[in-house]
Amino acid sequence: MEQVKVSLKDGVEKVYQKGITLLEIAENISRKLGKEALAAKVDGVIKDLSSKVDKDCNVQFLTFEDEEGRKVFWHSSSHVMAQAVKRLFPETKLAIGPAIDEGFYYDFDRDESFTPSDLEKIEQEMAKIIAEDYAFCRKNVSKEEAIEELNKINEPYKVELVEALPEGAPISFYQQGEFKDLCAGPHIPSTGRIKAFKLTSLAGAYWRGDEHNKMLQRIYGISFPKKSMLDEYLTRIEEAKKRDHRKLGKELDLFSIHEEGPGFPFFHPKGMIIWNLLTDFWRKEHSKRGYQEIKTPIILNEELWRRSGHWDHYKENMYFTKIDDMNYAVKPMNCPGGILMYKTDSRSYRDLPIRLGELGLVHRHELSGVLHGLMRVRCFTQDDAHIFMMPSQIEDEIIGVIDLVDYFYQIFGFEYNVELSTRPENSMGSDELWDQATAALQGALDKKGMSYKINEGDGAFYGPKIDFHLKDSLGRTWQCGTIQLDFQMPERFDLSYIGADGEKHRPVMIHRVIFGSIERFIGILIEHYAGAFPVWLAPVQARILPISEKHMDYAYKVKKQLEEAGIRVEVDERNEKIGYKVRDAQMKKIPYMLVVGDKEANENTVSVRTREKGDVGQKPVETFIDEVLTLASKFN
RNA sequence: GCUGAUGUGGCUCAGUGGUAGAGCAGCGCACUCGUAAUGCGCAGGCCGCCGGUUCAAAUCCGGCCAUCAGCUCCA
Repeated sequence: MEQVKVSLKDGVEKVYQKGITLLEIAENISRKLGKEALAAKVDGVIKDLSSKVDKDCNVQFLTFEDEEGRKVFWHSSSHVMAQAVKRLFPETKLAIGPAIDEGFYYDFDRDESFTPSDLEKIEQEMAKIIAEDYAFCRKNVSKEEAIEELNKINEPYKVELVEALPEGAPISFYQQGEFKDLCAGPHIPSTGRIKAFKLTSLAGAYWRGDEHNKMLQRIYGISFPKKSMLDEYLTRIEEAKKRDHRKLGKELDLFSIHEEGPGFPFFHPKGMIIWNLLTDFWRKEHSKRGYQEIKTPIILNEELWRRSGHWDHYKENMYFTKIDDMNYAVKPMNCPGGILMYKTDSRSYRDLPIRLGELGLVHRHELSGVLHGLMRVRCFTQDDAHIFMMPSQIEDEIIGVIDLVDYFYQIFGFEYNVELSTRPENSMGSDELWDQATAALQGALDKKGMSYKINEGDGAFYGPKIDFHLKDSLGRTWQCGTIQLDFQMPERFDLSYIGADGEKHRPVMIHRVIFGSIERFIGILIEHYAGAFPVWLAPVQARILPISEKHMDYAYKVKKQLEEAGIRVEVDERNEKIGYKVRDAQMKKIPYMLVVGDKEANENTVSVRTREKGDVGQKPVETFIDEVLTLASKFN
């Protein structure tokens, strides 16, 4: 009998008989691996465990611990769901059913819509299929066979998918029990491996993600090889929901959004404290770096927006109005205003770069379905700046902005992803200038040694951009900072500067934001800190808790002392027990609770309880003030 | 925008054709209290909006508005 050499991880080599299956190898290595292995990577290609080994190779077994293993597991789970749906609703047509980052979905086409009680039935049927423990069996077919088979079982979406495949591409079917589906695989050995699962939501999704196509019904689910893992997952989701900025914004009285103005947030006094701290910090840091601040109007003549290209490329997102029969637009961006400002004087090469910052309020018409708390709104304040410079200054300026973004984000403890977005379809200018601009951004990123993802076709209509993305509590990412390099606007507005040669030259512009939108940034901050803001940002830094009504006078005396030192403080004057007041302050996530009673009043002290550590003991008022000021002054 | 779900006091939610309910928050009174909820009482609601069915609608039907989830991840 012929033998094959199999190298495993850690360089271990084993010899087996040719034709042995991967599952047999896993079982041979250990019983545990035999039970936990879901698929295996053979010379870098992921395969079913039922595949046979007929030549020397490298094998790496994949379990639920591996991302690729989880994907296989979830993909198989989606097949189980499809099988259940076909059993219960045989008229349903199947579209696609992939694994996603967390779980899986399957898109179905059925005239009637699925209801939540249908989901329960599907779950029950899935449980049966799992208990029946069917093996996933692969069968390779030719393109013609595949189309014939799919026509026979009447799956038009699958036929469309196969027809789009290139000639000679490998095509396979997988079958478990009576259910057969077109699928590249691989799959887990059998349905019984799925020990816990839950169908999580129901949503519409266009066939092939194109809104011109039919809308299908998508069912999302998640599954695990252990029941305890599902429970952990569900508690994690619950915890994440508690951090939701929309919930915390209400509870902590930071902002509100009303039916009277969908997508137009109201900032409450406590929310404005955070806002102003952020913008104070922003102003200080920008002025240190040679930025000047300007302010441009919200409404400007429509003609300006035609000239800037917004009319042609951004009209759908703009609001328009009329003044004395003349057409005006509400600004969706600050750049044209900044450009008009640039043109108010003749500029010399000695003046460049000119860095004009603006906390500009912009309005954009977003589709109603995409509005989301402070994260996606219809009016927001950009911490914008436009840098006008000579071509030779491009790289230094871009690097300066990258450094500034990094400096800001590390202060809040954010990790971020960087993306480079290239020329979109509906854009203006020559390919040559676009290539030049894209290369400049890329060059700066490479010089900084930053890793980034390329986002084809996602640039602004006037230039490519570097985007900085931050994560929300549920792991969704939001674009915050961006740096856009623009050769188009200077051209359109005929911007110039006088060079050393005495001739007119064309400057280049950078559009950039650091926070992105103050609204979105505050939303991200709320979720990042779960509402427990660091002392310097906390809207209320300390709350004084008098033991009883007798201690009210002393409480107000301490309040005055703290206020004079610049500490944001309030007194809980309700006639309640101390435990009640502590609990309330704790839930409002106030960093310091100052308990004051007879002892403190006599000794001119406060008993300090911190949000994180609890009771930390009694100390003189002055000592407490010094400690807080030291902490809070770190950033301003 | 599209698909689905949801909309009842400041907040969280119960109420499925017959006079709108609870808990928390608020206000009042009593207690004067030492580190995560003291007790009693009071007040608070065009049941998202408009229309229809009905003797009667928070409840059933239609339209609209808003909110939530998804709509990129390609068998």
